[in-house]
Amino acid sequence: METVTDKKQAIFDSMLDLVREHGFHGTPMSQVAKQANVAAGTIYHYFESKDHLIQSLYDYNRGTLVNVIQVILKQTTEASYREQFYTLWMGLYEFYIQRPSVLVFFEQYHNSPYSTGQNEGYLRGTLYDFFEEGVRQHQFRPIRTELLITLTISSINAAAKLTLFNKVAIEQDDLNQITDILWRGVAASE
Amino acid sequence: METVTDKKQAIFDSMLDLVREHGFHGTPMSQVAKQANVAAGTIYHYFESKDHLIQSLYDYNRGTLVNVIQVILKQTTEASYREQFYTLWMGLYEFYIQRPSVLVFFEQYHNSPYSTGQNEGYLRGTLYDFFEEGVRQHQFRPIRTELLITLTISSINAAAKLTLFNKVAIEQDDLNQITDILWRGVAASE
Amino acid sequence: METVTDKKQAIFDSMLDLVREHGFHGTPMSQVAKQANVAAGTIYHYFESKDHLIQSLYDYNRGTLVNVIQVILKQTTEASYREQFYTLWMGLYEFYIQRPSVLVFFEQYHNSPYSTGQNEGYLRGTLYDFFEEGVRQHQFRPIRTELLITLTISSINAAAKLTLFNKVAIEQDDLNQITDILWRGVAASE
Amino acid sequence: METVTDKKQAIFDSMLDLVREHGFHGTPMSQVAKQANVAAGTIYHYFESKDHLIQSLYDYNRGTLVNVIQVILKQTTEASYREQFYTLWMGLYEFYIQRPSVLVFFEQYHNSPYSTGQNEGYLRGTLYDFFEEGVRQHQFRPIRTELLITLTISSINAAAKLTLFNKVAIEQDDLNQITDILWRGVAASE
DNA sequence: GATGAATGAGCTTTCATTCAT
DNA sequence: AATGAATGAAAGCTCATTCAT
Repeated sequence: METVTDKKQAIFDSMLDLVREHGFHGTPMSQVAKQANVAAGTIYHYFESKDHLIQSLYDYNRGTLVNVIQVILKQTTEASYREQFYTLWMGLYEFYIQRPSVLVFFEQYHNSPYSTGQNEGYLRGTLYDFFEEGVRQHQFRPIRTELLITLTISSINAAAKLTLFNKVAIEQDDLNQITDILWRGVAASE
Repeated sequence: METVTDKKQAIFDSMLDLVREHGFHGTPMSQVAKQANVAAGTIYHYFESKDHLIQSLYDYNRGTLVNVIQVILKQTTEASYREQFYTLWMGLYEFYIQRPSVLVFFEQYHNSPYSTGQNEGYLRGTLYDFFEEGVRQHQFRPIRTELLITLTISSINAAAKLTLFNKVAIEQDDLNQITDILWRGVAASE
Repeated sequence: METVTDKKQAIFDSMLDLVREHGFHGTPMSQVAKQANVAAGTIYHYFESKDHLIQSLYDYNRGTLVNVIQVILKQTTEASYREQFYTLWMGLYEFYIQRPSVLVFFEQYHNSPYSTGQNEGYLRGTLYDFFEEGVRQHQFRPIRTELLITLTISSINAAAKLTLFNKVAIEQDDLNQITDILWRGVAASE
Repeated sequence: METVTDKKQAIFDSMLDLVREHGFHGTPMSQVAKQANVAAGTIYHYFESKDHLIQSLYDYNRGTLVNVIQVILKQTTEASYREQFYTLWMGLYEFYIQRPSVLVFFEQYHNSPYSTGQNEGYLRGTLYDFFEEGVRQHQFRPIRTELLITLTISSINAAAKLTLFNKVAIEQDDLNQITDILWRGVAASE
């Protein structure tokens, strides 16, 4: 079982890495195999097809991300909404900064025919309660929950991409500015 | 020359349409040719390769979008910054709503190895002056121009995708809420 | 159109020849292409898939065979039933002797999962009237038409295989013996 | 040894069953193993290769069939040649009707490159004496023994296939008609 | 003996691109 | 300029076979 997990992980890692550089279709299974140090056929013991591998890899990483969110929300139950929002935003941002391949993979997946029209909705389930409750408690202005989620997620992704892939150097101050902008925009005025 | 332009346009239209449904790599040149009512070989009179076709199509549509921005900015020179910002946001949003294929194409392009690390920066040149001038005039809070641009663009794209591809029904009220959030976030408090 | 027909024919010939020697699954498309002097991809301009190629090849040769039968029946309308039966049997036998590859191909096809349970029935339509009319005219004993057809066809195939593939040398006398056996068996006694 | 025999038999059964439905090449060893409830590697303890397995399976079933023939011939030594011929024909027909998988397997084997040009000859040794003796005793007309065997075997196979795989309903009467036809054809006239 | 994960050669098929017409 | 048949490299995938356990 150790071995199985190891191979599967190696295949995941290889795929993620290669997709980052060459995209889904620029990444042949033969290369995935080579970089994972397994035979081409071996991949098909663990995944039905290339599509299934991509889908599995997506599910796996989305799971990790969802987990990060839940941990953050649990750890900050006592904090103010301002604090929770800020920690959440920065936590997700950090998640991507640590895992540029995952960010690229997600973006590519969400904008490909693989993704069945869910897009940013992939985190909706996890974030819905947080924002809805915040609105009910008059911490956030009365804005549709979907919009709050979408704006939050898209700003995180955009900031992470800016940091990772553009020549623009992003400092902690810049991140604070962004969260500040969002908070001013969504917070209920006292 | 008329004919040339017509064929080129037909190829553009065909490619754009097919990419929307099947993605770059799910769209063979033979299909592009068929839907454009030209022979496969004809495409290669107008474009060096598939990659060049994609690049040309991208440049073409980015040009259109840049043009839209410039027109809006010119038409609203007299208006308040609040008004200009709102009109700009809504204009770009409308641009995508009218052209879902372009939105899909852009997103796919920006998140593929075709795009050489520019991402949302593709509109930077056009929007830079507007935001920078706004900051100088104390209409916007002193925020880095890059961040203002990124937040604006990413919110527009996210809203358009939400409208077009998710089951969520977006009303004018929702759009107003979004621009309102952003404006509150970035506007200099009086 | 000449060219098209030529290529298609070359592919047919190549496939037929190779199947004779190596069977359906011992015949890779790459070899079919090589022996037909075309590129591998070219085959797929003419046939959707290997399966479709095999099906087309079958239909084509069955058509030829059906044609042979119809010509024989037409040419012998004036002859006695004994004569017709003899000429038919010998004509089909000759057909296979001249085309061993077709015989092998047919037998392989009929006994493979390609064939949808029709087997010898592939000539039923063409021979039905002949035998049925013969029974009605009391030339044949009152035997079910299906049985007459099946016995006739299977004896022809068996004789042809014996001639072509076994060490046994088959002379014209032997063939006369076989048709004689069958005729005695099925002819109405006077 | 019990166990070995059991596994070998399970592999035989599995192969026979799967070949019936999917043919030699549509039957991967992994499936044979699964349906036989053994590991893939286990098959290779009992058989050198897939080809050897097929060959063994063929030999095994041919042995069974030869045995059936010998039993019938022994049990009918006292009966008339008419009776013996009829019992033999019907016995073999029944053999296949009870074992459709064996019929399919035989037909596929005989018409594949596995079979080294023996075809219907696989029963020649067993039937040769019966027919030769019959000719010498003037029970059969003076026909080459090979032809008698071939006609007999091919008619049995054709009838069995007609019964098993075509929509035609075959009754005992039809079988009697077939044997009657053959007997009339081959029997020495009194 | 038995297992089944792992292998990798070899298959079918696709598709960007070319070029004779 | 325009065609589209032809190309062939390269892709995804299968499966007979092996071998460490």
